Amino acid sequence: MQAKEPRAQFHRAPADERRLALIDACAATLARKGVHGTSVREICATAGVSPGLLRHYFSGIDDLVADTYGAIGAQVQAALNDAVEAADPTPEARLIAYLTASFAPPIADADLLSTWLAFWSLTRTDAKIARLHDEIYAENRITLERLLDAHVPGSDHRLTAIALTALVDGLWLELSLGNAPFTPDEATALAERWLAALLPS
Amino acid sequence: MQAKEPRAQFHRAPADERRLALIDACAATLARKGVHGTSVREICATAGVSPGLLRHYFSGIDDLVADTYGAIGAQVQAALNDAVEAADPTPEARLIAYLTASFAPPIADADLLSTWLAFWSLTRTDAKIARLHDEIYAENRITLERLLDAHVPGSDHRLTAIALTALVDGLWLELSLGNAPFTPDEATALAERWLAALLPS
DNA sequence: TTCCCTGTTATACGTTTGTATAACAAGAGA
DNA sequence: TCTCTTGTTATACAAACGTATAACAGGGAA
Repeated sequence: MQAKEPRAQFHRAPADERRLALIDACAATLARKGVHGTSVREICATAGVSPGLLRHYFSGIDDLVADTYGAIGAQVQAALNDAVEAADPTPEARLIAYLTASFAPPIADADLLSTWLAFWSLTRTDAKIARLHDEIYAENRITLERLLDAHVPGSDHRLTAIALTALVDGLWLELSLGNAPFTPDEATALAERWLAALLPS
Repeated sequence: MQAKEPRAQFHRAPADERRLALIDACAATLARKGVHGTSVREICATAGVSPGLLRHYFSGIDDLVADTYGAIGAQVQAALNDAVEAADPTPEARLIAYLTASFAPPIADADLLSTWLAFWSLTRTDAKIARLHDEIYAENRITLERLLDAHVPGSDHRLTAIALTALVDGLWLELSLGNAPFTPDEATALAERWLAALLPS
């Protein structure tokens, strides 16, 4: 004689809030469980919500993942900009702050890398993700070129920006993957040293 | 009146050959379909083999993926070593060959990156994969330090090797992801220029 | 040619996947 | 206090998942 379970209580949330909660839950699940372990049910359980609700706000799980990429990308951009604004107002200090922000929280973070890897891996199969990737990296490169130009005006910084981005990305990757054979401080020192070596005095 | 389907013909292969075929199929599936689209059935279909056979050679799909990482890692190491041996026998030429091999096939390759991303993303959840990663990167770093020491003997090249590895990895990543804002030749020129700038003349 | 080992296929099982649907109830507006 | 909208839950479904099992047949050994 099974007693009928009462229907779970729930809270009606504003649309924006619920969407954000699902996006956060998606990022957290991607980070902790990887692409393989990220399912509708897992995400909704993390968000404390029933599985069916995902499709009330997103057209499907792929749509949610793409929106999550957009949100996380914007957060990273914001964190980089914050680091620049918090630095001394000299062009050089702002430039170095931008480059080395990737070696400290919230950007140097195992969870962030895990979600980022998921997005990279979807670039091949998901056109929306691929477009977002191009947008995010283009904006990043333009910002860096602008900071370089403020420090050393007049010359073409395209290749320098590309190389610095690659260096920072590579160091960030190893640092966030864990067991890196160097410290965040050493990464910062490397970025500063390479910057000095590559710019006209 | 359904006629009974005859059992499919098959070929008995040597154990090593079958294992290798499954590993190749796993890498190809990881590359084309991503972690999400890589299943036992998909891998075995790619290998032209029935799904049950996977468990005859591997304890499960996770085991196969780990072995695939090992095999692909060894292939990359071999390709890098080939590039070094094919270069002029001067220390500088060998060093540059090692650094720039990542910007040309078979290393600069969208499929290889896709599989590599899958391995990176499994580092968090799979201890065997994490150990393989550490081994592969340690060997890579040691090789690079050795080449640096042959070119400029006597000094400590640890941080230089770390930075060059990061630069090359970052450039390789963007190049292989597609839509990179630079060419393989530009990447090569960057590596050469940075190397010159950072070593004592 | 025959035998026999075992690599291989075919099938089945329970679980988990993404999505569709209908019933319920939270909470704003009257 | 009541009504009504709709955000939310619960349930159901087919398909795909990883794995277990038994029957089949390739092909070397005798």
